[in-house]
Amino acid sequence: MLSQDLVDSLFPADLPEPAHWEDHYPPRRLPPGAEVTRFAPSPTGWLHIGGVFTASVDQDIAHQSGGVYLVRIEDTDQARFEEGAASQFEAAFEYFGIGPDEDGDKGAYGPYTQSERAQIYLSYVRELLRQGKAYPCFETREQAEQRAARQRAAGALPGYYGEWAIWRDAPAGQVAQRLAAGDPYVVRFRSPGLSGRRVSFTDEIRGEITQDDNRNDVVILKSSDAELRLPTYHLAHVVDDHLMRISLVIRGEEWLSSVPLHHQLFDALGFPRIRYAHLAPLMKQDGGSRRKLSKRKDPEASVAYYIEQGIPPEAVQYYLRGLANGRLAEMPLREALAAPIRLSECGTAGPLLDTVKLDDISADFVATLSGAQILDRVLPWADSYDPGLAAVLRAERDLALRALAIEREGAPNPRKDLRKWSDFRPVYGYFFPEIFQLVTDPADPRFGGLDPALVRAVASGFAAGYQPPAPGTVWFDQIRGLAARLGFAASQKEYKKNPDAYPGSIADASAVIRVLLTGTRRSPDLAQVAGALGPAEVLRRVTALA
RNA sequence: GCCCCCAUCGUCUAGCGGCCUAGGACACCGCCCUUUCAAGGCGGCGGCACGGGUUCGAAUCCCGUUGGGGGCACCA
Repeated sequence: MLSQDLVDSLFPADLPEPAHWEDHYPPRRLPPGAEVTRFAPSPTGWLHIGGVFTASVDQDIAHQSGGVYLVRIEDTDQARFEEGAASQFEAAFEYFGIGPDEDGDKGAYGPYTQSERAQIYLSYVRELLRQGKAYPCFETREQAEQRAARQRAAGALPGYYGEWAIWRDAPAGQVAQRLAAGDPYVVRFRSPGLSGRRVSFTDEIRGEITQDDNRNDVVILKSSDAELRLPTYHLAHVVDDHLMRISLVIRGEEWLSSVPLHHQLFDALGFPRIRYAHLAPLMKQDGGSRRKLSKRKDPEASVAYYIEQGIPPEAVQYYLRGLANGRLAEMPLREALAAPIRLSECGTAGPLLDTVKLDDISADFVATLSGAQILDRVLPWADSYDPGLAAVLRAERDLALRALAIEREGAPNPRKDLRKWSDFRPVYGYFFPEIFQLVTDPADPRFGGLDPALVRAVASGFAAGYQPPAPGTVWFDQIRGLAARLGFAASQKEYKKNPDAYPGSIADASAVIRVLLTGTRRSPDLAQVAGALGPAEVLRRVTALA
């Protein structure tokens, strides 16, 4: 064991003792049963959608129990840090309504960024060193790789343990000598784990779990040759979650096998153990098998996908909550957003993220909004992602509302033609003269191969006697009459019975007007479209044929 | 290699020993409505991974097999 003097000489003389931090971060005064949860993302670019999932569960569990939900930024890996990640986190939290109760700006348990807590970890590392529960290790990265290679070759368990842990019980003199020489070192935890021993704990989602005890002397403090000495995840997790007085750690399943190690660390530091809930990861179908959704490979893994396309956060939240608790997927959206998530009901398998299902949910949600509400959401989205559209919508607000009202306001089955705000331009763009492209070629393929002369006849005939929609009249009758005069079949059925007798059916005739007015063969009720456009614009479009 | 977790239609799931001839939602297909879409209505396709037990009775409990996922970093 190293002498206290030697250990202390490795740290700043004014480094506080653990007791200082204990006093500084007192136990929280919360009602019984209140859970304190945290979401702890790493700042490596946009948030992962799985992070929204986890954060939502964290927030829900904390709030439904009258507790606190906080966000802690885990930036102990300086190499993976990405500039701007913090503001991207904030944008994502705001978008999805998962802003923390405590974070960098508010809360008595900060700082909430690990790189700013370096001193705290050091206090505890020094303490472990003093007690001989940790030790300096001079194994270089190259040596570690060689060790791993030899372990593979020998079929041994990878890791730093037993005969492989050459610095675990190195003579104090040898350690002192290397230290004096200024050789870089890491600090490893002296694991008390015994070979063959099994340990159990209760996971709040999965129940009783039994596994091999940890025997690996993991690194807890990174190399002394870095400017800022930071801990690894394992030590930071244990120190932070204890000092922040977290009661329930909700994290990804990938941590499940680290629990024995974490428990050893809690014990070694004299902290009470914390309860855990390990969430199944969101998956992605990849060929024949499935894998974790990856920000690298899958665009839908990043929250940027949802924000940039303008997928309503309510829809995403509803979908994610349904994935967490099937019970919530059976409820109507608004009810499900207010209902509690129960950890005991969380699935353990790892669901596939289904963007088609999400689209369906989203279309259903948008269909519950009024035209004005939709416009109020499309506008801010367009300000960021389609400024041209935003300008048009601001200039033509009334037109936009008229367009959105079609088959929506007061309709028993509102149109479900918008899944996300980026759908607005392709679906509603033609209403706006600034966006609409006149159709001028009578042989345009959109007319469906109809004889150009007939196309012209439909257009001119329609324009000649055009009557705007008016109460008490059936607007479509003017197309019906015109089509009959030009020899079109009065119905699809009639046309199908005798296709050679007609140039087409009423559907083909109306398609001419539809294409001229909207540029597409798919649009809502033509009379209402014409009403929204106004007679002048209708005539401008219908008479545009060259 | 070792350890852990998981397993119901293509997908998300309900089911926690008899209410199961396995229910719902999405997707897909068909029909209806219809001037085209978007919807909506009606119907269809489609599943308990496999093998052993336990039990009067198993999707449900136990064991094994297979398959999938995760971990064994100075990444989190």
